[in-house]
Amino acid sequence: MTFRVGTFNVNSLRSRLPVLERWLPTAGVDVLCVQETKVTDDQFPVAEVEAMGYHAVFAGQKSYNGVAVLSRRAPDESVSGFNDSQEPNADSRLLAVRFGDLWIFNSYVPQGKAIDHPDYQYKKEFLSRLSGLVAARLPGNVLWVGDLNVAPTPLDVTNPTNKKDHVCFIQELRDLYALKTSALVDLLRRFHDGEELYSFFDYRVKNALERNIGWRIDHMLASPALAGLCRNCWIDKEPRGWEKPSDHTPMLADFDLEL
Amino acid sequence: MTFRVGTFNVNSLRSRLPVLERWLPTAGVDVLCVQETKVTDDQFPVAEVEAMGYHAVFAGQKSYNGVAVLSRRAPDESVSGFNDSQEPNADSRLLAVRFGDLWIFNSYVPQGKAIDHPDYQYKKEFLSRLSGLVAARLPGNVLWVGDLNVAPTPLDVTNPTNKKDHVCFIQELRDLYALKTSALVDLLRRFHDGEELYSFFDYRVKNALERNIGWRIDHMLASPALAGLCRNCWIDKEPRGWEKPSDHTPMLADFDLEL
DNA sequence: GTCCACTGCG
DNA sequence: CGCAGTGGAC
Repeated sequence: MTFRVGTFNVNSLRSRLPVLERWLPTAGVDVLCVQETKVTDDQFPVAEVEAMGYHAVFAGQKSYNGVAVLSRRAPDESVSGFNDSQEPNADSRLLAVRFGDLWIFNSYVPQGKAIDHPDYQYKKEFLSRLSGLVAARLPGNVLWVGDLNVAPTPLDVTNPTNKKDHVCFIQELRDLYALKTSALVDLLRRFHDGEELYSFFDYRVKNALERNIGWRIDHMLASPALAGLCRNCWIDKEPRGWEKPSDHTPMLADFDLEL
Repeated sequence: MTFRVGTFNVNSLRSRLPVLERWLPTAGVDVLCVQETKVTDDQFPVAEVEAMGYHAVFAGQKSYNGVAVLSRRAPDESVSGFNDSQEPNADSRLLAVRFGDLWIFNSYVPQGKAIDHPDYQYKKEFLSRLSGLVAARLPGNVLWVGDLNVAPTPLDVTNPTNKKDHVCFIQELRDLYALKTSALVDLLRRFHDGEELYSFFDYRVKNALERNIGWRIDHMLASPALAGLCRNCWIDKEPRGWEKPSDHTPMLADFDLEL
């Protein structure tokens, strides 16, 4: 038995229900971490998710952000936000769930807007603070997934030379990201070294999917022992080509785990 | 062989494509007169209409109004607007098409807003001017259809006593309508005398369809000889109950005609 | 290009 | 309630 985990920035859960209803029942996913649900908790489509056979844990807000974890069985424990008495608590950008002895951190890291914008400073603080939370669970089994809004290397974005000042690629951010994730394994790269694989294709780039013009900013990062149990990790580009797609597409990983 | 004509105020053709794609292929319609397409001619969904097996003639504008005629075969002739050198030409409210010796006038009569609003005067002028155009084709076969924005009698609206000052029911307008349509036969009433049948159900009235709270403001009016060839006329309430419906629902008529 | 929110309309 | 437009975000 393998345990399959996925991450998918849906860019509005309610707008993406048709895509999810087409994809999820065939994807064989045990736990799906969803970002940018853009829905308040009282409006979360619980019935629709249950109709697909999934339990939902969610932490949302109006218009922006919002995270959820859809899972075949309910998590044993879940924590929304940083929950460390510091402000802001980032409730709608972070949701940690536990299945047995595995902690999964589902995160939507701020994009940052521009390198001279306050949001970029917040992005760096968010990454540091979140990495601390993850590190606190080591050496246990930890999986940190989500839209991290960082392309870690030049291989992770099309035309990197144009992107030197981009808030998802600037050297300072990549250095910070490398430092803060150094204890973890980038699962996609464990199985697909050197390949131009992307999880985000801008709506505004004509035929971005077919031309493979995109960004690898969604990630699945595992603690070393857990990474050793990982049997495969891949990006499923299919849903990006369907009607009314998200601009992101799902990433998945299989683990030799009984939970 | 019968020749089936329909009229349907779609309240945005692009928004209503899913409804139309569900309804039209099973409706057996030869000619469908559509109102409130709300689409400019360059944005008209020609391919989608052709995929349903219909030819399209259209006269639209941005945001408001817009008429189209969808037909299994292209009309022999079509005229957009009043085309009588008077202003305004009402391009996007009127489209006349000819099939053989039958002229069909597809019209979207102004609603009028309020009895003290200039639009109400325009509505009366529009009705008069249009009836002149129709009369000019008599004694030939003429069919005047569309959203005429007139409930001709108290039977044609729910709670008529509350509607005495309504721009679609005020006595002055009903008198004008009766006068201007006196040479024509109201096909629905030819087959359904005395019945509370409506073609428009306000979105804002909760469960309007189930409670049958509505207006009969869409009409099919035929010249006497043509009315004699009419075998049936009915309102199809089904599409009003589907997902994302128009606030109007189609009306249909069958004729013993070979065109 | 596709989301969101908001306003104006019937 | 569900169209349309506008302006902001990414």
